[in-house]
Amino acid sequence: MKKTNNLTEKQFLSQYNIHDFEVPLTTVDMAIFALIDQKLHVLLVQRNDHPFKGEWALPGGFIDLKKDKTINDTAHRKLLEKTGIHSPYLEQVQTIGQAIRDPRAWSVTILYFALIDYFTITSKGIVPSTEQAQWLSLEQAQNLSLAFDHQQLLNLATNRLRSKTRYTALPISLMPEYFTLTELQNSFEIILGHELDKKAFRRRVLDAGIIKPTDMNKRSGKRDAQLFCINQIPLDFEFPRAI
Amino acid sequence: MKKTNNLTEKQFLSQYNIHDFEVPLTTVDMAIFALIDQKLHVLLVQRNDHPFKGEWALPGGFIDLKKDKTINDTAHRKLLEKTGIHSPYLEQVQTIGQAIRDPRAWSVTILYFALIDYFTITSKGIVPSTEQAQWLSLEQAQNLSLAFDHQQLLNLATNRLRSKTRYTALPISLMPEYFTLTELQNSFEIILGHELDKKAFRRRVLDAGIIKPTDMNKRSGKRDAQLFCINQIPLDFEFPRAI
DNA sequence: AAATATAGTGGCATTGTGCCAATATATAGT
DNA sequence: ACTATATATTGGCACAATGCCACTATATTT
Repeated sequence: MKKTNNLTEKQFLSQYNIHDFEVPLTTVDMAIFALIDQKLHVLLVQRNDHPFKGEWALPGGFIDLKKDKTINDTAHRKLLEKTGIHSPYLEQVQTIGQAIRDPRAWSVTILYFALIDYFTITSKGIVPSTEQAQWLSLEQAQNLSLAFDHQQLLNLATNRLRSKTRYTALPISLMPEYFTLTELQNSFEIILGHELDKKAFRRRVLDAGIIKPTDMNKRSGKRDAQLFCINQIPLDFEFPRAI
Repeated sequence: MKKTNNLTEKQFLSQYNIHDFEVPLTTVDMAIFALIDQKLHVLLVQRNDHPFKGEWALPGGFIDLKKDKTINDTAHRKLLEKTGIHSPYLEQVQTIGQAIRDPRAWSVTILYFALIDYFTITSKGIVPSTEQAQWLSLEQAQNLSLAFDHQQLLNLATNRLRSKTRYTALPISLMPEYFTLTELQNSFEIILGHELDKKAFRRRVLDAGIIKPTDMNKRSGKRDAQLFCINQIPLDFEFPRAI
């Protein structure tokens, strides 16, 4: 290692080489959720390369130091590649760094989760890129043996989603443009894993003013239901109490 | 870049060189908080080396790939070096990664915050390591020009602390072993920046069962106050409502 | 027209917090 | 010893958001 004392900052930077130090691998991984057939699904890919070649994994990869200005750019880029979605709900969950999580080297991964409406991407006819991408139900995914520590990452993302569903309006990001209150309640119930009271749920979301009624109805079998749409939700919106 | 197809995983790993790819610098930074003289303080260091030599910064540094098994180890190691504390409250806040945040290279930092009781470390006579470390009031720190984007990091950590103080028992980690309810309430008030109702506060913390009374009193001027101590707080404890 | 399934509402109980005043107990001064 | 005072601690009701459950409304099906 070189002596770094008594240099100007300019001199220091000109002779600085990041390969003088051992650095960890740094990646971004994503848990992309959608609701399909009344079940929570997550997008997984089959790895094209070693390590864990052929095994299922969360989509992700290295930061592209040329293309990406920030790690959020990396996450958005990955999501765009896999789903064609530009502006999903995207949130950083946690960063995991361990000596042994990747057989190649000491490795750090920044975990994100995203929520999207499945039908906006099916209507676009998304082409999976090089890797084979597939939607699996959360149940299926949790019974697979995933690459690296992705099983743990998936659990972290799922827990964050469940936890925030109790005091935020997160599941709205899984809904199409127009939806009924019953459909919205269903989404909450699927994520939480238990039923909610209809009256209490409606009061909660309507009083909060996060959705607004439209003059359209949805006819589906029995009585028509009013359609609602999103009505400006501040990013940091929280209900005063959890359910 | 080498061809990686048609290799066994063993072959792949034997020829894998992480320097084949450009990777970002990865660091861990810490906002270490304590209460001193009825004010929230944060521990800052004066940088010994370029870049930003001589400027104030959050303590932190590179992951030591030899010593550290996980990034939590890195955070604990940094904290131990600066304060001598082994088991503080420690929480990962967020990871910031940007092309331009460090003049040396594309850089990622994993931000943690820690809460400690100031008097347990003063009683140990901690020796700051190589760098000059100093406790500054949050107000002082926020009026300084900090190295890198550490001003932003400090704000992120402070916001997390304030936010979680509204619905968790976090400030208990800033208290000594025994404390009065008034002292505990003071800590909450200092962090939140406004006063709380005495009755409501006591009901809240006592009903939650997170602290327990002792048979000791504290005499300080006027009427004695009962001393309390921590009573097993689950890591994920949350009050049912925020204040 | 009646049965049925789903949409939507009424109304009270429960819980946790806000608010403010009353009571209790130590010290300090006379 | 007695009183003033400051701080600790408690009482009690109002208020807001949710839980609970039964009731009404409206479409389709028979």
